[in-house]
Amino acid sequence: MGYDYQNIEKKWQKYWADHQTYFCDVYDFSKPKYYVLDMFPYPSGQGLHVGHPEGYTATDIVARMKRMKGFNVLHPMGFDAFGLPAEQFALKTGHHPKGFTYKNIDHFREQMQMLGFSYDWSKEIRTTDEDYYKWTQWIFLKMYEKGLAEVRYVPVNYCPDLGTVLANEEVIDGKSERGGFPVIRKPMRQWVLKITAYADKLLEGLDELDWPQSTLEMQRNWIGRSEGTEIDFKVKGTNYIFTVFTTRADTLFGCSYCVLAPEHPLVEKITTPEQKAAVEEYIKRCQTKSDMERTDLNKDKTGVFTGAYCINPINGEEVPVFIGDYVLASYGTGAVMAVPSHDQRDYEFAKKYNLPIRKVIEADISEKAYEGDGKHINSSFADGMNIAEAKKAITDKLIELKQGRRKVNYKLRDWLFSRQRYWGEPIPLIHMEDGTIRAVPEDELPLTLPEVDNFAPSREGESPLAHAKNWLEVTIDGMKGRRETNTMPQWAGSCWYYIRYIDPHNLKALADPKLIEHWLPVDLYIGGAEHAVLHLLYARFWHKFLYDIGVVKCKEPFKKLFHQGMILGENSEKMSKSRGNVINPDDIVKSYGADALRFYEMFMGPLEASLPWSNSGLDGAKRFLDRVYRLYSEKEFTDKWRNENNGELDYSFNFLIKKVDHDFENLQFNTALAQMMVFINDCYKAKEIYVPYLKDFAKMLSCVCPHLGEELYQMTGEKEIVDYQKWPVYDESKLVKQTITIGVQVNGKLRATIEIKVDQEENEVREIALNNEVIKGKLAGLEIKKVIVVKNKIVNIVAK
RNA sequence: GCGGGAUUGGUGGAAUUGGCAGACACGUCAGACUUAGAAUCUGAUGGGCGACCGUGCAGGUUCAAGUCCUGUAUCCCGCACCA
Repeated sequence: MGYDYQNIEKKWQKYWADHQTYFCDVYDFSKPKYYVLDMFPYPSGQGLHVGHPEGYTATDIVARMKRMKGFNVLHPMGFDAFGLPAEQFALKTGHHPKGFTYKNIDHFREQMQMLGFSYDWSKEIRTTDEDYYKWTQWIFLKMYEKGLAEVRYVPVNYCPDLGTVLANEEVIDGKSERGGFPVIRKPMRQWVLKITAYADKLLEGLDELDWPQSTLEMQRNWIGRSEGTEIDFKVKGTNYIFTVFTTRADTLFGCSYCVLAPEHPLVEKITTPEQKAAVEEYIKRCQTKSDMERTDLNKDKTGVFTGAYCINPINGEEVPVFIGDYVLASYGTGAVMAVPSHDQRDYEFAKKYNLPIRKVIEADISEKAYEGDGKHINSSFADGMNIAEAKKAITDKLIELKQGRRKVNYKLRDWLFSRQRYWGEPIPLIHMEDGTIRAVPEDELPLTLPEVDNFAPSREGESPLAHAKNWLEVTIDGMKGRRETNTMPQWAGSCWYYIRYIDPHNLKALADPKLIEHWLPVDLYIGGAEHAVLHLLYARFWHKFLYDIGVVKCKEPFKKLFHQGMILGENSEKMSKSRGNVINPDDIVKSYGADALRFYEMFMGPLEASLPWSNSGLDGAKRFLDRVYRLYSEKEFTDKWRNENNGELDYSFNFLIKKVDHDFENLQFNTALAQMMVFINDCYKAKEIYVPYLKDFAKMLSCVCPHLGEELYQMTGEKEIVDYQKWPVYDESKLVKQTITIGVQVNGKLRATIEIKVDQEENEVREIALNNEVIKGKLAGLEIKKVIVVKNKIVNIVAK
């Protein structure tokens, strides 16, 4: 018979709710603060899956421990509630996405409460609430004021038949994933946020963060800073000039042609009449390719000659100008100088179109381009230099000629911030009749979503908001205007939610500035690695902007970040309905209890690892909790309880505290829990059990299994709840052993173990080892060369 | 191609610092209790009959290597014509 988890869990959940046990008084500055945050979920119709509680339990353990350690802990939860599924539901059923979303939120909240997380629910936020997105709009307007938001015509994947813009993932072979309609790349009017203005700050900020290496690297690569040279090429016989960006200015003497991106504005101006037809045809072909196809590395490099020539500024040589889609319009200047001898891409292109290949570094280029360092040749004043020297010399020369300059480029692109969707934050701007744009005045925020009866985008790729005629048209100071109909992308709300949690009901500001200064940054942030770039980069960007306008006082929002792994199905594959390997947390809670689920998920393995679910592993977790419960309830054991300590559990108990404290702080829950099992096993074997040890064990266990923890604590005779009790501290003196067992090796192989006193003299240890019968036997007939004694660790005898 | 990470029993995983590889669980086997089963408890459990052999593979450093170095294979994740 297992313990009655159903009643115990229900009882304590009710108690916590009735007593607001986890309410955080954010104005209480008397205690040190600790802000521990989960990435809030999108409330999907399916409810929680077993992956959610993994990260949530981890933060809950830390939150509960920190409370016992005397911190004022802010541990909030909310919902990232704008999003596509609700909109698709609306399209399908004609019902408003709001009702669907809030019903899902209620379900999610119930499930989380059923799992016993110590969230302060009075701080709950939903990004779809008007008093929340009022401030999302407010931040957007501040960015607009500072010139960080602007309208641009940018190429997007547009599907005319569906009337909407598609993400790259939604385009397959130039056709829409759904319906198979053709997709074209078309420049469309879109709002962008100039995240590139923050590229350097975003890069530098990474150095001070306690984040996973891989995530830091991903962000660095995403920002993709590279230093190089811009070089101006005049187009022969015209006044046109185009600029290329290169990181290899040293190879300029080897330039045998130039390539412009098909979208480069100069293309139509410099193309000769003879080549016009070929160029136009090529451009048309490129338009029907998606970004994915264009960037497919295995694809042949293609291009077409424009008929024009340009002049290499370093030596006056005339070289042909091509267009080719291996040059990206969106990076650098959208134009490159081609040095086939020392760049593999140019090499392939040159071979294909029979262009000259001239080497400027001494190397073999008969098979492929040489991209390494070496001595420069055929390079006039740069002959004999290495890459670094030639780069400097040639760049300096270009600067002197006023035909070049040093330049830093980034892969990071500005953030396409508008969506043609209904279920998002309206962008609070008005397009006036005279062509100007006006911001919705601050006191009119929030600009709420209008009611519409049609959630479909219009055929011109305009948002469904365009259907709301009354909302759309406004008159300001006698002038007519039309509201912006695009909405913000789903990422918007999650860019600053961690600030709102601090003061979620504030009507006058994002949050009280005093509180912002006290509570930020977030001390610990846990969530999936899938957000390593997007959310975590966007949020850092907004935070840095808010820092610049004085709203926040720290430069980075999330001090320590951790990604929990994924829970796979029992067959080690990703859980999915189609694979039939989905585990539903509701079922588990019903038949094992929330505490067993929490314990099991923490015991499975390292938090960051992706591990397969195991039903028998879950059985093991439940069995352990039953075993603990028996120790606190069955007469067989309670008869052994004592209020005087006979010392037999001293070592086990103090070691447990040390281990649990260290491992909890470092998010190594699996090993902490293993040690709890060792302690309980020791208790089972003990003749007497010292009651204060049982109280402290309940405190530690309550972090992982809060319901059972409360129950056990009460069973030791305590009247108060466990949540704010003092965290146990270990007694170092109890960890010092009198004697220890160490290994004795002969020639590096373990042959025996010996008992010694702690810190026993080296000579004595050596004698004990050499006099050991087994060792004597092993040493028979050998000459001892050397005896290595490592204090309290090992003895190694080298013999021949 | 570039970047990050992984590889340890039948399984999930342990191993602060280079110092007794396999903690803790799961599974399996045996025993106890039971009419029986379930549950529970106790014990055994890397491989090999053994000498010995064992942390993906091949080398190296060291008295000593899962741990450090060099090379290499496989897998996972991210980015990917970034000039």
